[in-house]
Amino acid sequence: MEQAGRGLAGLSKSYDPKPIEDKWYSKWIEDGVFKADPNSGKPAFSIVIPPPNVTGSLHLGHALDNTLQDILCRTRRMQGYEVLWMPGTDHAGIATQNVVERAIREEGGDRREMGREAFVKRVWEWKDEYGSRIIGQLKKLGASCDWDRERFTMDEGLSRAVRRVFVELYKKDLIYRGKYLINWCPRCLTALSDLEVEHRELDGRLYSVRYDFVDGDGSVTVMTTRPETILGDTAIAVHPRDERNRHLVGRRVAAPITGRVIPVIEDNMVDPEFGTGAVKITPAHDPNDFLVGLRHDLEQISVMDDQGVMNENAVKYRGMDRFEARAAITDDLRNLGLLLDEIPHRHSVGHCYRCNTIVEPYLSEQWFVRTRPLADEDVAAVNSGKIRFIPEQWTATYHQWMENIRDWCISRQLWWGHRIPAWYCCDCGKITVAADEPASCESCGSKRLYQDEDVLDTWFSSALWPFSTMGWPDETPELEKFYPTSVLVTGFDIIFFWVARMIMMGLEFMKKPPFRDVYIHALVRDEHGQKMSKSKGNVTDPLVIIEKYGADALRLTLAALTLQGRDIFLSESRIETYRFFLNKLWNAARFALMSLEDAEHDIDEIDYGELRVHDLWIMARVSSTAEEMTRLSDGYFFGESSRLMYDFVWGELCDWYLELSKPALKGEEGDARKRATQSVLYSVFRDVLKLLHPVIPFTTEELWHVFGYGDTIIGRSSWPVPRDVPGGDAATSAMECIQAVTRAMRNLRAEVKMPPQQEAPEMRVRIKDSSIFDSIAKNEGLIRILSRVNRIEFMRDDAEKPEKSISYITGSWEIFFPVGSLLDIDKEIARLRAESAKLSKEAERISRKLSNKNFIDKAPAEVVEHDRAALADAESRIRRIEENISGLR
RNA sequence: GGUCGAUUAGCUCAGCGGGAGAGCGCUUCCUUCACACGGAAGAGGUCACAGGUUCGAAACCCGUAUCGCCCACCA
Repeated sequence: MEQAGRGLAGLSKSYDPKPIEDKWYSKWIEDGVFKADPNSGKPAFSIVIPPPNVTGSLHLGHALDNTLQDILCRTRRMQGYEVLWMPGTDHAGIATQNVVERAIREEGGDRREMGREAFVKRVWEWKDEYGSRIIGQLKKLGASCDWDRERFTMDEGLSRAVRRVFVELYKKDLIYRGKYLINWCPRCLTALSDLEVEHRELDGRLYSVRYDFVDGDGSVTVMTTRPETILGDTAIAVHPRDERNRHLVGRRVAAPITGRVIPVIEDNMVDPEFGTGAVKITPAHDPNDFLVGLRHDLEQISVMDDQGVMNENAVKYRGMDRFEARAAITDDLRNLGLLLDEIPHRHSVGHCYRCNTIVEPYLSEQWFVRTRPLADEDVAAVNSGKIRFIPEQWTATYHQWMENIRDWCISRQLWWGHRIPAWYCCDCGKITVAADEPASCESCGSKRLYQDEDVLDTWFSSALWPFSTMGWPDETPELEKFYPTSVLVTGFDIIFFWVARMIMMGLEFMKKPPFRDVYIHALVRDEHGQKMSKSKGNVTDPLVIIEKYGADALRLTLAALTLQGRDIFLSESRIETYRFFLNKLWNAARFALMSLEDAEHDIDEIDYGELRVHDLWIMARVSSTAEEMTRLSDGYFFGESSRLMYDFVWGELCDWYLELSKPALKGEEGDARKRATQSVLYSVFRDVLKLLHPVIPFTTEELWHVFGYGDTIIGRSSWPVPRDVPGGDAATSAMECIQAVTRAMRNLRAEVKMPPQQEAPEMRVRIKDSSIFDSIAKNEGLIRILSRVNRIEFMRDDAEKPEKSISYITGSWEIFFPVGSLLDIDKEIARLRAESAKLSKEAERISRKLSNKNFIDKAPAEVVEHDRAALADAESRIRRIEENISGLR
């Protein structure tokens, strides 16, 4: 596999990722490059992977997330850090239970018939299959995780951490159990936290219903969007300071349908401006009403069962689905003359984030985390700068949520997950909470105990991920070395679900925040900006892209499109753009390798005495590019750094340097020049490959070995540091001149439609500015190569300008392209006139500016100077163009 | 109802105080010995609208409009 020395080594004419990627990934694993040593003396850099769900396969969001993490890890390794990238997967309780249930149903089975034990066994089988599929996909992408450390949120170690945390929080009274109104999914048959409910606007109806006073004297009208909950009404409420309605307080009405006699009460929750100012109170089916019910000690009457079907409290509607019941009750109210009005009404309705069923506020016994005390610490950590969000704007989003946080319902009525470590006593009924199954009830000593049937919210275990994966609650070398982690890379969609809760748990149990930086990236959308989803059918499988374009092309595309705070619209044409870049790089390397094949000398020795302006220029440019890359990398500027390399390689290295180096490499300038140029080329490519390696590890690894830069892999080489290039600055200025002159010459050639391969016989350059005469004239050879001109004549300012030429004119120099009788004089005059007119407009604008006293007084001196120079340049150009025009006539 | 973001070339987006940039697409020319997945040269924009600050605004501030995201106990 190792290439001995340099050579084309069968480098294909176009870039083909297929033979490269698997080969190098295996080699990296074999060499143990990704292994993290907690006993290392190097500074630590650590990241925990946001564990993908074991529900299915990776999507482009994962590809982005992991590409960015990989770029950071690979860069830091080259910069001398001991890097731990902790990999693993999440059991994803409700999501995984749902997909496995569906699979079982498709086979004609049923979870309940199977029983809990058999079902859980089946989910583990699923986890083994899909978990390893996901890991395989991450490897295809090139992720440099320390795979020996792979963890799963339900493996033994992490389960132990979960139980420990539960017990400790319970002992601190930060976990409690109680009967509350929670969000219930009637399809998944489980409680959900507030976050797991997605609110969506729906078109509903707002019904006005009449409630008659039991004393027969009048009525009160209330509005509702959910007439079926009338069956659970236990009060009518008005605002205490509502003049219109306060006389009603204390009277009693008969609820429609049920005839239940209920009081009119007063409560601040009521908005006196809405409708009639009176509201029906259903404590068992509405979160607000629930709180009102607690304040007024109202009866809580559930009218539905756990599947959203009307129960025994629903009298004649019993057995109807909740929406069926709504229609039936509306009809009945209408027939009874109690339905006074009915208007269309758009309102927001909660849906289950996993199955999209409309959730039901439902009264049940659940476990909760008391979040307020934990949240206060979190906010303090972010405010004090211990945790930094990047981009910063997410700090505000985070705060807003933390400040309004409510208790977190953590119990789920599922089978797949961490069973709640709480046991109930058959004798005294008390609860024993313990990390391991208790032998007896801690209250009465009874041995007759049974464990809580419920499992924990999946996010409870992922909240512990940064330290549970490192061996907590044991004190391990990993925790010592790598906690807190350096940065968390994730999408904004799980800031609340995951990031906030990790901060809570990290601060509570480790006394340190779990990460220093939180880099929040955008969402990957399709080319039209649509969110990718299975139902829209616009999901792109990263593996399909990798198969077609290669992992490096996908990685580079994602990185280049990652600009802070913007969603990524991904399309194949964009991937092609970066795939073309890889081909360009590949061919540039091919060219370099061809040119190095006969290099016999010590190629690492650069003979500075033999270097020309373009050699010094490219070396200086590599150095400043390396410096810039370090800065961009430190600041998480993924898009900017990828584009910087793209522009440097294509726009400078390939477009200019490789072209300029050709004569020397062909030996046209002598052996010493050839050797020096070979050395420069060799040195430049080494740094370019290193700088690109974090983004395109496979391609750079392959080329690294073909170039023969060392026996070890590129990931073990060191990150380029800026180098002082003697004469580099002067060379850079000279090159700017050369580039400008060259562009002008090409322009003139195109003007007369001279084919690019046809060598122009002669160009004349009249240089007005004597300070640049040398840097241009001295480099005649370079300009000739780039412009494909046989002969260039340089003239001082006082020289006669040539006849019958078309011209390109700047303030400092003029280029004449003699075309003799071929010249269409009228056309050339028209062109120059247009040019002159454009310049006049420009000159007029600047001169207006310069005649503004305020501008001269207040603008910085260099700006004024810049404009003066610009005006002088424009005026000089106009003058020369006019001279030219009169000369042509 | 509240927050945040967006509005710049046909498309996707950079630029965030000193007279507008990239990629793709488009036009013209070119298979030259690294690359046609390429090269060279072009065309194309009152920087959403209306005010303000400033010597100077695409950029900063205040509105307006449109789009998008998130949050919310909208009966």
